[in-house]
Amino acid sequence: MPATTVETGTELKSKLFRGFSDGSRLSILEILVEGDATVGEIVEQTGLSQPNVSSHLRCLSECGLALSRRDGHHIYYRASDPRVHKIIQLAEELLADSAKGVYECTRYG
Amino acid sequence: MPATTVETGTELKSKLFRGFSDGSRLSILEILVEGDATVGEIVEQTGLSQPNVSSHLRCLSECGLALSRRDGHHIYYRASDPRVHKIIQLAEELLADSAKGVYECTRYG
DNA sequence: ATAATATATATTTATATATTTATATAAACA
DNA sequence: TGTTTATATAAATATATAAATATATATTAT
Repeated sequence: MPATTVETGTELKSKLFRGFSDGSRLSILEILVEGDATVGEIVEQTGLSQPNVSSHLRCLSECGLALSRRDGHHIYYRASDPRVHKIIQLAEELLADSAKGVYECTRYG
Repeated sequence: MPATTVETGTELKSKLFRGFSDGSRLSILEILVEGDATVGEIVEQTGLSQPNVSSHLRCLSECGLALSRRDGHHIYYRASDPRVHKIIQLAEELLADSAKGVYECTRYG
């Protein structure tokens, strides 16, 4: 899509969902919905490289899914809104019920 | 990720979110949560090509986000679960509130 | 059987994205 | 001020994915 295109609500929503649609980003979000965490803690808990985590956090922040504050050496990130958690929980429920087939999905992953 | 890797819950969830994370697929889902629709109707309403719609519908079906039934020449698709609608609505709310910045997100789209 | 309609699949091409590696910035403290 | 610690950015690479094009399948009716 060219930069000049006016994005519709649907396009913006789909963009928002991309925050959740990558395994690395979602594992970060799942940490953030439980409470604050520093980049280092996220690196430790996820096993992802520091620059990779940093890059995903930037993405999540720009999209408004995460917020940050600095405290000395550390920068603490957190989920921006309780609805981030709700969305993840609904996906969990769907997965347990109707969406079991996602495991076999051939289009991606 | 190699095919042999055992996927974690987080990976499966992120995969589920990919159903929502593409503009074309989300516009299809938004039609399906309003009620049944044939492939032809979806093509007409979205302006996407028939093979493209078909391909996305397969993706959505395999992941368990959509169901289908044949009636003569036509195949009717529908959202598999009311939670599909709920997830979209929560994203809408987030977009209206905390996630306004998604518009400027530079990582994708 | 054959034709018409509706939908699905395969292949290719273009593009988007995640990850790695290397380097830079920012804050705290000796 | 120089050094350490924490985090961010840039560039390069590898991979994943969407969409276009062409073709195939399935259902119904003639």
